[in-house]
Amino acid sequence: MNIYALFAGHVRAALDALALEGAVPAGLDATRVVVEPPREATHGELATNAAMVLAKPAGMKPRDLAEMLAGRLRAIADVAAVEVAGPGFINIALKPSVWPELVAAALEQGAAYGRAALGGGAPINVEYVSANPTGPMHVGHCRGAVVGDALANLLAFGGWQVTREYYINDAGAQVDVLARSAFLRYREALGEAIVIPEGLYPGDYLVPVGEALAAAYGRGLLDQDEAEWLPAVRAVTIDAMMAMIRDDLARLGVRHAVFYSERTLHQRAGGSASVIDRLLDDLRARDLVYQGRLPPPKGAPPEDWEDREQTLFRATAFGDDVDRPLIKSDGSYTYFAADIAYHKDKVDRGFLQMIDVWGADHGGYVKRMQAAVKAVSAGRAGLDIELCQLVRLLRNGEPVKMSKRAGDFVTLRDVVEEVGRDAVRFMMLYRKNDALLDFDLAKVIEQSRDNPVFYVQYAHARARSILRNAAAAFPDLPADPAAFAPAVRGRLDDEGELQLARLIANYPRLIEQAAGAREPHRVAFYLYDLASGLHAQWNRGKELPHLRFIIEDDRMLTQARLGLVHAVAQVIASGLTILGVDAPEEMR
RNA sequence: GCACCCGUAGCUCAGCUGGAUAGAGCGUUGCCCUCCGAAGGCAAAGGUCGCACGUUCGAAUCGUGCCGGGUGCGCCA
Repeated sequence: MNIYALFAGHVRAALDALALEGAVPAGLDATRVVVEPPREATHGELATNAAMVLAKPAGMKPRDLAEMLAGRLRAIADVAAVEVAGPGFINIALKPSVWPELVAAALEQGAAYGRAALGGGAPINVEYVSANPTGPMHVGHCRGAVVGDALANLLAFGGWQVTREYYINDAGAQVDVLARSAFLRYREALGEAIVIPEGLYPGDYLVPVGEALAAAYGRGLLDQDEAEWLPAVRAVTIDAMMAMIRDDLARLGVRHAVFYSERTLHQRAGGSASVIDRLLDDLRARDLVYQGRLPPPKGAPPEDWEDREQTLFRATAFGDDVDRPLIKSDGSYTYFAADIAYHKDKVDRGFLQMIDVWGADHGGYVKRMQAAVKAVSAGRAGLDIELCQLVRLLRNGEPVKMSKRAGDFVTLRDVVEEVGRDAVRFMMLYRKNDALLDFDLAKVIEQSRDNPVFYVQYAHARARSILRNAAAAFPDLPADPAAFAPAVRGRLDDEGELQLARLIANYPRLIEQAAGAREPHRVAFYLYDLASGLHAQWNRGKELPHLRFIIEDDRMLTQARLGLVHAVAQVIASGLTILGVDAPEEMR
């Protein structure tokens, strides 16, 4: 139960009752009415804007309407006081028992606490990473991977039925280049001295692929034409690259349920039409594809611009700026054509909600993809696109230099090995994804307050430590956190404790907001606040011994406070699980 | 030229989908360890929320126009 949603219900009920009496017009639109925690603690614990939002449609003065509503709200059992303030805010102070009650409820719900029904069980498809299968993952990929993975976790916790998906770009010219590069390594494995020409992939991660090819085919491929060996070599190489990428992802704790191959969209088995062929027929039948000319881009027209007629998708009919080409000059399909077919397939599989996580350099692609989704779903499906800005890799404030020379980049694996999975994941999520991010390899392993990863994990470890110490002082304490609920209901009254209790009570609301906005970073910031609350309360106990969590001669009070500690640990663990970060029992 | 993103304290960033006196961390200054983990905490100082109009009871938040930074702009993926 979410206290804010509960009181939004109370406000609506009060409105209905007033309408029944004829004191206010019936049928007021309450959609803009919110109940939220006020910024200022002195304004009570809940505040609603109902009177200000509804004053005009009701034809009343805001403060008059507020007074009438306040009268109704005062009658609610949990309410201690209601006052009207400012332009018409209704501030509600709750009885002190309310927050401990919510903490007790959290303990009884255990790990399910915070789980929301916002998604209503609807299927949603989250596509992320989708790095080209031409080599190992590098650092540039890792933000999208972490954001996508955490977002999928968050949506699942928020009540969606999530499918995590990776789109393998295994159809373009670059995978042929990859295959040729692997073929060279194959010849190398057979004892030839090779030189890797400009334009092929020089990375030595292809050496084992060459060896595997040599083991599988012997010298059999050497006297074949490229047209003969290429498909097989390509398939083997892509499989090897994907295995490597999956391993990289596993090290980051990033998971996918579906790996979808672009190549399958192009295949024409036995001369029949491919998925993309059929898509274009369909779009042509609806007059969404036509032959036309595009104007050259203003400002910086390409040198080799030639005005020619091409096959265009009518993207402008769905909100894009220009129509977009579907067929290249060599007659093959553009990447966009395949991508439309791919997203149509998602719609056909029942996903009316889709999220793609992309790098910011693909920003120019957003409108056309959303236009395409509208076109192929007759407007029924929606596609959200989360763009992840660049990550700047630093070490002690100095940029880590990454040579552009092919084959010489910082791999994802290197970074995870250097600073650990938790640090990478948390830091990637400790920013809005559309803001630039500095990632300092030295800072993130620092064990101090200005490293938020450490700070949050430390709070969890500290909470667990308190519980271990308590078990030493009171050996017969129950192990089950839920068993602390009755004590919590009775004995929490210190302001610092209530502050922690409010934060815990806020967790379900935070989840709904973060999931609704598709913003996993809010979870990270919330956890930082919660950690801060625990550290603060712990320190208060140093100055004022009666505020310590463990009071040796007062078993009931200790149990109440340990219940709070349990709840803090539980919520931190829950939030960290969404972020994909460990909640350690102790720091080392 | 066009599209998208960003502009909040000296620095790095939050700001709860339009609420009341704009918040953290770092840095600066001053405090707190015979005490459940000082790997922490408390406090002070620091702001024309890029600029200007507009929308309304109310704008950092929404709209328009500028200014500054980034990303991209037929056939690459």
